[in-house]
Amino acid sequence: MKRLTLEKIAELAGVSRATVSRVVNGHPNIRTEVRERVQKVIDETGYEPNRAARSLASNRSNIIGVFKPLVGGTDLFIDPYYPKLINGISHECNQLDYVLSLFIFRNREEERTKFNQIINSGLVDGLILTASVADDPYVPILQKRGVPFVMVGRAPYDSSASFIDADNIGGASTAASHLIRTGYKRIACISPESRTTVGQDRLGGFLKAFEDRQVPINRELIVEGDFTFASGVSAMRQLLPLKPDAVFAGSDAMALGAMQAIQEAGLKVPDDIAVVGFDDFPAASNAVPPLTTIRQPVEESGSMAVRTLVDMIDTESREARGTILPVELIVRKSCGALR
Amino acid sequence: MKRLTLEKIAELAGVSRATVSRVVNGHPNIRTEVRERVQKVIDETGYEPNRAARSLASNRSNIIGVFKPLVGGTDLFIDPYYPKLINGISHECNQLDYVLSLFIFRNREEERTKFNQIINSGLVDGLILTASVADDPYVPILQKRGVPFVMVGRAPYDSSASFIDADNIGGASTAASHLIRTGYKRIACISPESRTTVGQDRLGGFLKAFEDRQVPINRELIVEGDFTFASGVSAMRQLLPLKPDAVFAGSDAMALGAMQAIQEAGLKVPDDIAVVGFDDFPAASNAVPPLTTIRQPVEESGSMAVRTLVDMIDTESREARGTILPVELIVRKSCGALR
DNA sequence: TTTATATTTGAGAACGCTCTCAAATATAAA
DNA sequence: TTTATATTTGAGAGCGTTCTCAAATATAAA
Repeated sequence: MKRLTLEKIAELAGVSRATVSRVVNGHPNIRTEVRERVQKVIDETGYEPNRAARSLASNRSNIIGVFKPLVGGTDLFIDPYYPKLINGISHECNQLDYVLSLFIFRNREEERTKFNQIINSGLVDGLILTASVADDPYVPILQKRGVPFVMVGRAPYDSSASFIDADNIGGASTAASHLIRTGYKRIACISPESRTTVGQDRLGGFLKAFEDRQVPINRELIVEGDFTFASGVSAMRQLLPLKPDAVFAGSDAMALGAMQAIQEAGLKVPDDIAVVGFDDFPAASNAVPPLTTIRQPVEESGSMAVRTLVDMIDTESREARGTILPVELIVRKSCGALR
Repeated sequence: MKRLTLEKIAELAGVSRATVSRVVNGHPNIRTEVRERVQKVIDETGYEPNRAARSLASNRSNIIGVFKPLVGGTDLFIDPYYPKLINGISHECNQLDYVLSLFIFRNREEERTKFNQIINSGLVDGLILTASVADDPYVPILQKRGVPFVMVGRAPYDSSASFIDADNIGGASTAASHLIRTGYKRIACISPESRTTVGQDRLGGFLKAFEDRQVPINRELIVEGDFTFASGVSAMRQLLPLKPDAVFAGSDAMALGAMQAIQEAGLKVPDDIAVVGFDDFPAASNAVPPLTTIRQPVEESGSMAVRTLVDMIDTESREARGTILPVELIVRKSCGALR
C-alpha cells in the first residue's frame, strides 16, 4: 500500500497542499465548504501526516522523553512507583497529543551516550527526569542546551529547574506526628538512602515532627535502608534489640520488610511494634495487618509533569516552576491507632 | 546554541555533505585519513544527526513502539510483569540503537485512534503488542498494512504472526504435576481470565498434567480469577468450603491472595493447604511462607521480542516466527514439598 | 608510459511536511 | 457602482538527511 501524502490528498480534494495542511492543523480562515471537502477525503482515505516530515519542517517532534538515570546499583524500576508514574505520564501525553519515549539504562556509560543523542538529535521536545540524586550531572547540561525539562520525584538542589514532587517532608512529618500522638515513646525510623532527595526529605520530615513538638529524638533508632523489602527486613533486625515500640519506614516496601522481621521475631504488629510506611502501594492494603501509610499521588505527579513540560514547550518559557503535591495519611491497622 | 548540521560539519572538515554522511553511517570506501578528520570534527563538536531528517530521507524512524491494548477493565500495568518486560525491551533497544515508545490507553476509543496514527504516520518501524486477548482487532490490520510486529505474552490464535511467549502450558503442567507428585488429592485451581490466552494456556497446562498422569480432575475445584490479589482472595474463599488440600493459582498475585484467605480462615500453608503460584515476582519469595511458583523469563521475553522485531525490520521479512521460552519450577515452602 | 579498472568523492534530487508571501477572491465602506 | 479591506488560497522555499549517479582520483595491468 502506497503511503498517502499531503500532495495526494490535495489532488483528491482539488485544492493545494497548503490548504490540506491548514485543515489538518486546524488553522482558521478556510471556507467551511472547502474544509469539509478536504476533511472528507482525509477521513475516507485514513490519511495520517508523516511525523518525520512534520518534525523536520516544524522543528517539533511532539515526543516527550522520560529519562530515568541510574540510581546507585538499585534497579528501582521494578518498584510499583514507576509503572504508576508512567501511567500518569502516558495518559496525559495521550490527552495532549504527545508521544512518550522511555529511556532506561543499565550503566553510566550507555546513559551518558544516549543522553547526548537524545538531546542533540531533536528526538524529543522535552524531557522528564526521574529519580535523580543530588549530584545529577544532567541538569546543567539541559539548562545550557535550552532543552525544556521537569524533574519528578525530587526538588532540585537549586530552584532553577522545574519539578513536581510529593510533599515528602510533610508526609513523613505527618506520619511521625501520628505515631507521637498515638503515644509511642521509642519511635524508630528506617530512612531511605540519604543520597536521594526523597530519602533526605522523608528523614527530614520525620525529624521535623519531633522538633515541632519538642519531643527528644533517639538518634540510634534511625537506620538507613535502600527502599527495598530486603533492606527493610535487615534494618528492622538491627533495630529490634533496641526495643522500639513503633517504626516509621520511608517506603512501603521497607515497612513490609520491617513487619516481616517483627513477626519473625515472634512479636505482633501493632501490639508490640507499630509500623507506618510511605507510598500506599497496593501491597500496603493487602498486608496483614493492613499498613498505615502515606499516600502520594503518583499518577498525578506524572500528568502534572507532562502538563508543566508541555506548557514550557508551547510558551517557549524556560522559567522554572515547582509543584509540591499534597500527600495523605491513610490510617490502617498497623499503627495501632485503630482499636 | 545553533543546531549543527551535516553541512556545517562538512564545511568544518573541508569535505562534502555526502562524505560526512558516509562517516556517520559507517559506510566503506572512505580514505581513512578523511574518515578520521571528519570523525574528529564530529567528536569535537558533539554533532548528532537530526532524527527527523534522517527518518524522512531513509523512511526509517528507528523507533519501536510497545503497544499495550486494554484488557477488560483491569489495569495490569501496575503488575510487576510490565515493568520487567519494559526493562528487557528497553535494554535490547539500547543495544540495537532503537528508541522505545510506549503506548498505553484508558479507553478503547482512544486506543483505536492512536493505533491508526501510530501505524500510518511512520512514527514506528515496528510494534510490540502485549497482553492481547483472543479477539484482538489489531493483528489483521497490522498484517494488511505490512507493519512488522511481534506479540509478547501470548501465542496468536493462528500462527501467522510472530510471537514470544513463556511456556505457560508447560509451566502450569509442571506446577500441577508437582502437586500431584507431592501427594495432594484435592487440587484446586484459580485460573486467570479465560479470555486471555495466558489464562487459557495456564488452565490448559493444569488440566494436561492430570490427563497425562491419568488422574481424575475435580472440575468444581476450578475457579476463575482475574490475575489480581483481590480475585485470589475471593476465589479461595469460594474454594475453602470444598476442602481442597492444595491450590495452583495462575499468577503469584492470586496465589498470595489465596494464601491470605487461607490464613484468615485459620488454616496453615502448606500444612492444611499447599499453594503454588506462577510468575515468580519479588513478592513471592518475600511471602510467609515463601511461595513455590513458576518462574518465567520476563525480561528475556522483552529482549527476544526486540531482537525478533528488529530482524524482521532489517530483513524486510514478514514471515512469522514464534519463540516459546522455557519456565522453571521454583520450589519454596508453600507447596509442602520441602520439609 | 598508457589504458583499464577500482576506489573515493561530490552534486543534486528526493523525502513530506510547514510557513511566508503574494495573488485571488470575498466582503465592507464610500 | 468603486475603492478599500478582510478573508481565503496557492506557489515555492526550506527543514537536514540519504542515496543515486557521475566525476575525480588512485591503483593495477599491459
